[in-house]
Amino acid sequence: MPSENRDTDAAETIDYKLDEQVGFILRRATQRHLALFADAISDLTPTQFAALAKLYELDPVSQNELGRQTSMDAATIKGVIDRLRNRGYVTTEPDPKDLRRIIVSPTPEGADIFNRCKEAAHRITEETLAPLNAREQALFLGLLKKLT
Amino acid sequence: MPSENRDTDAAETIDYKLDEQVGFILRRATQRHLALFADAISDLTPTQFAALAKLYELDPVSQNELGRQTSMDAATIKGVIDRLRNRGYVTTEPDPKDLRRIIVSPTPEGADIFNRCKEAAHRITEETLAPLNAREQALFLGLLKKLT
DNA sequence: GGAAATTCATTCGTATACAAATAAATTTTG
DNA sequence: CAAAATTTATTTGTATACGAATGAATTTCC
Repeated sequence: MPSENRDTDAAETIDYKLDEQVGFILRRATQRHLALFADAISDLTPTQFAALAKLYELDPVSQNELGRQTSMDAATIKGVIDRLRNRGYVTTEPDPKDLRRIIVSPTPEGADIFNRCKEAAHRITEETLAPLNAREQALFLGLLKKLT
Repeated sequence: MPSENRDTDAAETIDYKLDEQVGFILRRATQRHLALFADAISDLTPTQFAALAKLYELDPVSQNELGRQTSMDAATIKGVIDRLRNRGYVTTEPDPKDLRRIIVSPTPEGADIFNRCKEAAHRITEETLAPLNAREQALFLGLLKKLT
């Protein structure tokens, strides 16, 4: 069958529907979540809140380690910590045991804002998942975790 | 029962596990996908590829409309189109019917690179979803779409 | 012990991403 | 028709995000 492909340029025949690609849909779902976050919490960005949240789980912790635990590379976590420090939510001090390291600690102001945003953060999670019922939410989170 | 809550600060008693929050897991899944993309396609960013892909679905289209169809705001799509134009993958011209608009069109070079990357892009989608079996992939995509 | 490798933090450059303000052009409306 | 509202694109400013290069400190290894 010589006519199984009428087009001489094979590449042209490959279809690509952007709206069906997981990467594109992931980006859109993330955008919706970030919009819900910004609507509910204006004092902190999602990234700053994540850093604060992890800081309370790990305190004390070095800057790079906090970055690893929040999936931010060294350059990114540096900027996040700089901004949190400029606003008085964390302090930094050199680690006397390892002079390469910087120890990050929350301030009372950081504790305040984190605790005041915590409930809203849980509501944001609920709103993000609201289009799914309870069974679907559990299913979705399970599958999503497998993709990390 | 005065001791139903031993802690005087209610906010402190609310637990927040970052690793269980859908926003955080979404970010990590997106990071993994972007890393797979960068490993497979070095000539275009995911966003640039998405703009090119949508451009072929919509051609001709205005810059802002292309942005809407790819979920990029006006400022973002402008930068993406600027970079694609600087590299010779698209051209822009004013719309004679509406002088506010800029019509974006692919060049032959844009068609070349898009077609050359298309197969790799499909493989990236497969790799991203590889931790799930076929049934889970369909399930996941269905649920994810509901969250956009 | 000392060279080599690694880790930590910083800096630079590039690329999204979005809010807000603006100017120009078009559409809507009274 | 003309004022008001909307749309398009641009610009500015802020905030991730990451690759790559760097220097200082520490650990590994022979």
